[in-house]
Amino acid sequence: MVKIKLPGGIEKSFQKNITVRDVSGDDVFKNREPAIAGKLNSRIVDLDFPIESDTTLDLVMPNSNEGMEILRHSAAHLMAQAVTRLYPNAKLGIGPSIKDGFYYDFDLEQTLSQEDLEKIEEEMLKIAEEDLPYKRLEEPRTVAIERMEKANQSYKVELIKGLEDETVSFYQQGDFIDLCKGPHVSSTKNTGVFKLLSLAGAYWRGKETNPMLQRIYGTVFTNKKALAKHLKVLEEIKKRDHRKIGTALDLYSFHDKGGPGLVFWHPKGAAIRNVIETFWRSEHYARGYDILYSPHIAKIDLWKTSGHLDYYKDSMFSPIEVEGQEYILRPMNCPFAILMYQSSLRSYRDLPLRWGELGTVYRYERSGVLHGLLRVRGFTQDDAHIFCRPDQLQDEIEGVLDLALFMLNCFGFDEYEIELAVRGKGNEEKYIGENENWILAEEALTAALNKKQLDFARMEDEAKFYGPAIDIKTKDALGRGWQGPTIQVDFNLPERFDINYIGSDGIQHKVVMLHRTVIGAMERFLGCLIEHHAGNFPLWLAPIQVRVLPISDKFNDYALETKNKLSKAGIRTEVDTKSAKIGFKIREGTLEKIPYLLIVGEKEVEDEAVSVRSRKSGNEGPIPLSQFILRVEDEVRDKA
RNA sequence: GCUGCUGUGGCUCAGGGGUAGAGCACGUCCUUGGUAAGGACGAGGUCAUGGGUUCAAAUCCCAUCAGCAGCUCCA
Repeated sequence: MVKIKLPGGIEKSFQKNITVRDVSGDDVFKNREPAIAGKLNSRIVDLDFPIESDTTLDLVMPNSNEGMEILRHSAAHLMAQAVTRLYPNAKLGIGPSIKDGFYYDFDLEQTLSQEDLEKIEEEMLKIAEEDLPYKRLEEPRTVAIERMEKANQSYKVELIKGLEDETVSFYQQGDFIDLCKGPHVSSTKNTGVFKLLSLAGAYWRGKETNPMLQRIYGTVFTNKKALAKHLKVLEEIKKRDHRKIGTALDLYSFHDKGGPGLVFWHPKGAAIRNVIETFWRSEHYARGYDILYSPHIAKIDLWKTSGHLDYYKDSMFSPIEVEGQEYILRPMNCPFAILMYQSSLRSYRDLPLRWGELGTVYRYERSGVLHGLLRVRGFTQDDAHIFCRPDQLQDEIEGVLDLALFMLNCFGFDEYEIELAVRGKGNEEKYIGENENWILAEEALTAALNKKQLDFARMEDEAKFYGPAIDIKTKDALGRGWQGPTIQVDFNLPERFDINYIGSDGIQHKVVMLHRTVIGAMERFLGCLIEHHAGNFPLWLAPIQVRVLPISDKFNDYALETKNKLSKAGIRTEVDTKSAKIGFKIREGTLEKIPYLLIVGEKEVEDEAVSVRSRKSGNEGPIPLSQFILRVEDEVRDKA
């Protein structure tokens, strides 16, 4: 007999080697739906797992995180089985469960196409109907290697050889067997509702030098409704794609004749950017920053001193030769701020210096990584460098955190996660700078976060080689994470450039340098904003805030008058004098996602009014123009 | 950079060895219409670029460039 502790503190005795499945039939679980697996002393096992000794048991339910992971992994096996049936020569790579789905990598002679996915999916359905049990078997390493060699599964052989355990486990369903830790669902029939989504190349074990396998991505859920919901989210993501919306709203463009990854900002995109930049500047001035401008290129020696040429060369544009001198297009702004710092002697009384710059930088990104506005080759960072004394570090970090969170909030991001990237224990030599400095910096970063009562995750060994950092990851309307503000302490550049201040003791001390960005890069941030708001920019950012639509051209004059009054109040306004019906003008304005459409006709002229149609709530009826102006001004001020 | 797919008027896309099509947008005219598409006519393309095959290439082949999906990368 074995004693098993069940949920609710109930302990019961069962026959030895009773399976999890059998225990799950016990009265204790009678109100639960069928489990997908069991959890013995927090180790997840198959339903068929025989219980040999006293233990604690809970069930893993299909819709739990753990349950979904099992389901996804089982679906990956199911797919691999289907592929193996259709392409008997397929060599298997790996097939894990991932967020929202699974994939499996195959080495195939023929290249798969989208149509092949449908065939594979059909085969999967067939196998599911065959109701084949997933059976676990264990065998010694050597036998396992032999088995896989015989099956000509060279990748699996490689995997097993990399394992340290003397026994390895396989899972078999019908004619298909695969190396696997498990656990799995009990049968192919229980592999949920799945859909194969996409194809892609993927290097074996993620190494560029390894052969490229064909990866199939799929997703699976316990029921049709959940799958449909997920597919809808994917569709929504596609609809929100900033590349699509950016073109539709005429915000920016790329050009073959311009060059890949180089953004051309159209008037409307530029208008948004301009609002952001103006806001950025005033907010920085208000918080004791000064603002700099510096050139986009500089002599190569500067980049030698900064170390960029050594550490960052692969991401830089090739040098430009002028009058026998090599110049580098800047990939970062920091050396320029340092040159300016060095332009005079600095006293401890001068510090901190908070120097911000909307600095345009150029980076050579490999062609395959470019992606709309999110990954480009020329972009403008909302950069700032803070030069301070060690005793000022914590205050400065708090100030940046304040600013960063304030700005995120203004742009409609209220969810975020904070990470503190620090040195890893045991490999301190990877990092530059004095040990005591690292400790000081880490303490300052931690203290600032604590003082602001911000939750954060400590990320060991995630620091840059030159200093620890705080990274803030924002979440957008669809729950997707974006790289947000970062605050980095830098021990490297002050050393390399030997930048100092004169202390109260009359001797030189090394200055402490902080790099920070709040919104990152204008390009990426705008891409993110587009997707976050699905192109419905909040009023204060909208490139056109109001469009006046005369009912017929008899009212064009009144419409123009209205526009002038709005413009005078600083509201970005247009008039639509096209000779079209009002319905048509409204449709156009709506598609352009303009926050306010003002319809003006006979009634409005008489009453000095405008008929308001807002993006949020549609037709709101007429109000006096003066009142409307107040309303818009309020809303802009509130950044609503 | 790697693998695969794609490249046709400003946009979205159809077609496909015998010298180009639709819708939207654009222009002109008619229409002056009250909350998501009024009508007529018209202009606009060396079918990404360069080679090749062919009597004939936008169509087939190769290369290049660019885009897309991933992989890798992002000190």
